[in-house]
Amino acid sequence: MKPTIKDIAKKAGVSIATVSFVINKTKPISLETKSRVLRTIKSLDYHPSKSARSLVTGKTGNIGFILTDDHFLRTEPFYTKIFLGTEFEARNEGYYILLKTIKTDFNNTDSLPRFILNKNVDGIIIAGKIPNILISRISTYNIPTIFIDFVPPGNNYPLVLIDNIEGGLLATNHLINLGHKNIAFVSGDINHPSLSDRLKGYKQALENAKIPVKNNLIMTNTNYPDRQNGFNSAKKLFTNNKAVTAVFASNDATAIGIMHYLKEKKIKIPKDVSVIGFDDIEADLMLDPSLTTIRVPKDELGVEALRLIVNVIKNRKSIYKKIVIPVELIVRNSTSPYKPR
Amino acid sequence: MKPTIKDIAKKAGVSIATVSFVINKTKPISLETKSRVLRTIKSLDYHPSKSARSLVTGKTGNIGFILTDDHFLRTEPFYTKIFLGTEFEARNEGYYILLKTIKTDFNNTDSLPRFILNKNVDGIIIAGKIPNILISRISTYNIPTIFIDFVPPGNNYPLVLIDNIEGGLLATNHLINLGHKNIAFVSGDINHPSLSDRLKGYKQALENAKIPVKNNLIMTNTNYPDRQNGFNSAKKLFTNNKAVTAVFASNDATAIGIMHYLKEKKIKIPKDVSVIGFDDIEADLMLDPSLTTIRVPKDELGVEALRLIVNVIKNRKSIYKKIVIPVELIVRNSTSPYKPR
DNA sequence: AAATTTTAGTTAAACGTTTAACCTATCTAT
DNA sequence: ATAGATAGGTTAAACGTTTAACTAAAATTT
Repeated sequence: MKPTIKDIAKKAGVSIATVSFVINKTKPISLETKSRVLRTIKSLDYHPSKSARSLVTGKTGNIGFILTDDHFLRTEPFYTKIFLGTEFEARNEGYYILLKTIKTDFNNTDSLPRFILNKNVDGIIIAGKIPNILISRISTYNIPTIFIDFVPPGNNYPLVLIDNIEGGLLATNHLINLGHKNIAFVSGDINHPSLSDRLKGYKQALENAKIPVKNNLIMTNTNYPDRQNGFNSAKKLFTNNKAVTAVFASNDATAIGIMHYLKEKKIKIPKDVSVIGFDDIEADLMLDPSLTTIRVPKDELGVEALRLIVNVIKNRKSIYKKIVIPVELIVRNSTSPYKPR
Repeated sequence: MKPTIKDIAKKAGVSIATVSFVINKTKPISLETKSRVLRTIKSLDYHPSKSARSLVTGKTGNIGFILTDDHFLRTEPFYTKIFLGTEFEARNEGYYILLKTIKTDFNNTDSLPRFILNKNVDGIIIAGKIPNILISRISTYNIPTIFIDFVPPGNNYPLVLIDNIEGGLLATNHLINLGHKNIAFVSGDINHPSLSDRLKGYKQALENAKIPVKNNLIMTNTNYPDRQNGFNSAKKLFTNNKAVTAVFASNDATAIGIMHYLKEKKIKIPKDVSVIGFDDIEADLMLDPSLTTIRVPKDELGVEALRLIVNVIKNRKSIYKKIVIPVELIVRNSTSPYKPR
């Protein structure tokens, strides 16, 4: 039989309350008693019953993690790594993570994640862009909620964000410093705040360097920023703009798509065209040349998110807070100094 | 305040036991009372407390899902899709899934997943190959356990498997039917039962067709079967065997690596060499030509696994069972009839 | 020295379910 | 007509914790 707190109490010769105080450190207990209790716990391999504890505290000890399935299933394990960061830190904080993917086109007739309906989570972490309708439906449940890599409309949730503007600056400055002037920006879904912030950084860097921003060098659309999208954008871009010598892709997947196009057209990277990405997905080891990019510490995003939600849960009154995770320029072999084509 | 079973009982004018019987269908209740109770439940938006229920039944309502992080993070969302199948079916069965990745080199000093130590799961699903040491350590906890896509040593667990031998037959027969004779087999980690079964199917198909099995056409190693591995194997294979006109790769990632190599060497696919994969990862839409492969219904594997573990949990006495999921040949554009090179 | 506070504990109620044991009225078989 | 079975309920105990309220002894303050 699984030992209970009673077994510990009896064997250690104290009341069950004392055992509880020792476990939870909720009341001062003499060193002697404490160590005796602790020893007994070890010797019987006792673990408190989560359900009994939940029942009386009203806390579930679970945290829900929501993201869209295309984010979860995309070739580059970007959000997957964020999730693992969260899961890792949850261990330290004693929480369990309940993962739920939702359809990208989630609508009013779809049912909410079970853990929300059944109130089986103390808090919710939402990663990446999700439909507004889902946000508003979740909000009616009054469960502490935070967002990762997405600023929901209204912006009254605690957030864990990537420093996208800074990243856009870093990437663009890198190309500028290499002597490039005709620098294109290629992005998928520009409605995503993260991607539009990267564009902001791009523009700002150009302005700082007194290089005019040309709209025909900015390729954006509203599709998912994957390889295919990058490929298609590159096609358009290079068909009309022969003078481009450097491309800043708003994420690595897009960059890889662009590189595929350039290779197909026998345009040398980085000799003819430099390419820089964003995310550092470390996924495609086959990639030649290796991709210069802006590293986003994905696991760190997840870790910080877990800490933040735990904080919000504890201090119930939703402390408004915004954590911005810094990024880093990683120079590899897809960028090189400007040479006229 | 969240309504409890008492609130329902009071409002419906019955005892709490009756409400419980209605919810769990554990005793016959008159249609009239039943519908009144059900209405009340709806009207108050009542959801039973999971912790209270767990406490009295001794069941947690959770199922643990364990896999290695390289399986979870690999570029092709193979196991990720299996996981989603499990998560989907869990909803229907009223379970929650607790996901835990472990290091591929998990050893004796690493601690077990928390949900095992705390006995916070009723059952465990293990997906893909995991270290033997982990299996034996888990087994001491006597928690119902099943495996997906992996046959653990001893083989006394219920299993959900892919029909790999049949798949190997299908793939190889497809190439044979196209007229190929010099058919290579390329695989990564041949210690993995799934991959070695695919090899078995390959050999059997050749034998059935009276084509001699040549060992120099069988490229296996013990590394992770990813693109890089496929690329390297292809290099070796084609450097020494100019006559090969068809390759059966033991998974799609390997096939993609092989295709990369062939492209680099300007060997036309499928004109010069046909390539067939295994898994149908549908990941790389950029792939040209599209890959002929053996489709593995990943979500179905996950769904069946969830059903199986629920079954094992209910009939405690570990019914030995083995579910083999059929596979399917998907003909696309990377294979074509044999022509002499 | 007396009064007060602090420390280290105990007791018992409460959390929200399930379920064994019990009850009563009605139906079925003899 | 009577016994037995069945349908449709109720009552109350139990599950394993946390925590408010209490107590007694020791330490500190006045």
